[in-house]
Amino acid sequence: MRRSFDDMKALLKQRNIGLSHHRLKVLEYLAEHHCHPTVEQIYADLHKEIATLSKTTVYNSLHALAEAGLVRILTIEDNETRYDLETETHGHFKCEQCGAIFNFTIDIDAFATNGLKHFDIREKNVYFKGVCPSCLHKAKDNE
Amino acid sequence: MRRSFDDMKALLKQRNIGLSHHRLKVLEYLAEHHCHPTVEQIYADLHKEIATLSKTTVYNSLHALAEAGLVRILTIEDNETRYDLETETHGHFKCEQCGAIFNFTIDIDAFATNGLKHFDIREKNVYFKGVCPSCLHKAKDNE
DNA sequence: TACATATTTGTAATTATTACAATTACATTA
DNA sequence: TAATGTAATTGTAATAATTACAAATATGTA
Repeated sequence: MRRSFDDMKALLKQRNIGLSHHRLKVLEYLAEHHCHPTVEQIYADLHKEIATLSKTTVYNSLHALAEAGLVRILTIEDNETRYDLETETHGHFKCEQCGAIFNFTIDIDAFATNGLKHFDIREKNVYFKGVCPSCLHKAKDNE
Repeated sequence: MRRSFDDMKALLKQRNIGLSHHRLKVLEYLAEHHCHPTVEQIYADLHKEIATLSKTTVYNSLHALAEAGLVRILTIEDNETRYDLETETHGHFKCEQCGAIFNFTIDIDAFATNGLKHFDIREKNVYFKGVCPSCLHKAKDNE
């Protein structure tokens, strides 16, 4: 369910979420940066363009967008909540060395969920941790 | 890989982790409380028994135990890291209403992980969110 | 353009976590 | 058992992320 930027705007309108300037900027930022940024990163980058942007607004915007179902809140590690556009379900892999986060495709609905028969499941998350190929190479070079 | 308390002590010794009183108490607490407690909960409960226990010690102990591979650090939501004994892989379900966390069995190794061929995967996590049966019932009663 | 409403700002408060130095307990060896 | 070196614990203070809130501003609509 990858959406165009215009589709997303229409969706926001439909859900009665205002299309304020800053809100759209945050959304646009996420659309252009698929690196799962933290609030800090989003704020730092957008602040260069929009001098009056406050961090609170970044939080507000992200929460509003998450509420509208356009943005997913990623909690992989403490002290660094990350944000991502809502797309088809995929897993996240975090490299313990360089901290980068990678997507990988995964059919989460495929696996059996014994013991959750009477639960209303609204969100599914999968995240792995380990070392990415790039860091593995570096380690090998240092031997 | 459910372990007895004695097994765990042996394991700690083997890995050169000291068996201090407080460390064991924290471990024992986790063994007896499978509710995925937060640091706050562990501290509050153990403090009743051990008046001199400090919160820092709880953090230290949990980190040492996690290092030793006996405890798993659960990050489902911000601002509430939770801890669990390391057992066979299972998923976690968090109820958005009452906040309770449930385990469910899942064969994480079963699903294909396309796109992670050259990655060194060291940890796999699955967590779902939604509403638990008990809260679903309550909602129905209020209709 | 004017109005009602929603958004943004900025500051202050809250909370979880970590850093660190001083104290205390532990295990080992004489 | 006492002495010794190492590791654990404590307590306080610092850091950092997030939230609350009231005042100022921007937004969309009539």
